[in-house]
Amino acid sequence: MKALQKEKLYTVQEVAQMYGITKHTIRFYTDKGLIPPLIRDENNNRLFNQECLNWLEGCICLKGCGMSIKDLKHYGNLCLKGESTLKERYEMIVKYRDIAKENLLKAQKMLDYAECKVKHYKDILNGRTFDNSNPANWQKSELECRNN
Amino acid sequence: MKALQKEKLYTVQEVAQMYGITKHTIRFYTDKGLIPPLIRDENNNRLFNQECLNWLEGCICLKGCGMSIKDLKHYGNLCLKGESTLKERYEMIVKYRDIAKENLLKAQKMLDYAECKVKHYKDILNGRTFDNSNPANWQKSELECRNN
DNA sequence: ATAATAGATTCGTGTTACTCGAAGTCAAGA
DNA sequence: TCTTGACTTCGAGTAACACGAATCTATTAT
Repeated sequence: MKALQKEKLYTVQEVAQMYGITKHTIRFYTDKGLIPPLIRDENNNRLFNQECLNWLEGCICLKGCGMSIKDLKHYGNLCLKGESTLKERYEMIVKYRDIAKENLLKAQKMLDYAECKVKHYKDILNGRTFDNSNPANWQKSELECRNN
Repeated sequence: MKALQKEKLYTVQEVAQMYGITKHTIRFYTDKGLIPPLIRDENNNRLFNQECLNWLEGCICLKGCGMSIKDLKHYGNLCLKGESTLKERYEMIVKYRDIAKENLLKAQKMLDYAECKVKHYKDILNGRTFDNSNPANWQKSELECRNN
């Protein structure tokens, strides 16, 4: 049976490496109550089983969509409450889906901007010259491609 | 001549509306020295001409790539110093272009995650049922699509 | 002419989400 | 036994704003 199989437990350090976040952040999240099924060993050390990792992964993703710690906590509480909170959870997720959509568009614009600048600097460094004695041109050479 | 044309000057309020940021943020940026050509009127009010708007727009974009206020300030100083700093500026921009690239990938992943969850909730709300008396299933129903 | 309103200013505190470091505890290896 | 290393708690620091009170000024209404 499942209960008889000892499932692997992960330390804070291991979890930090697995998800590319710091130990401090993990401590911070657990202290905020974002990982309800968190386990403590006899020396009070934090231990994560697969369920804990699932919660953490959910938190990381929703946070990546722009959700605050406070809302993550609220969402977690709703999950624990079960079926009766389905609608509210759905509405939260839809909201952050929309935010994630905007974030994606913005990220694309920012990348476009940065690539435009890189190209511009390459042009300059490859010999295309400006009248650098005129400060107006420094600014111009910095920003002329910003509207692309 | 250009010097004789009175160029339009914008107040903090106008600039805030134009760029969708708060007046507080604009004050914060100007106080940090991110807009070197900032103009003050006889009552000490902040006024932006086109050059100021260019600087601000540059700041907003680079910040969107992940650049900190400190680095924005440094980059601005390099711009003011002129040609001799081209290489360093280029390297900064390349660095943040790479970060912007990662940000875009991450934003896409987060959106995928959120859309998966939305779909999942729709399934549930449309009648697909789980054994909700078992808490393990609440968690499962929350997270089962996270790896897509 | 005075008064109220609207918008600007400075300055100082509050908030979020970490981030760091000190000080202490504990198990395991030389 | 002693040291190393990884864990703990707790408290303070940081970045990038966000907010509000107090004040000043220009314009409009009475």
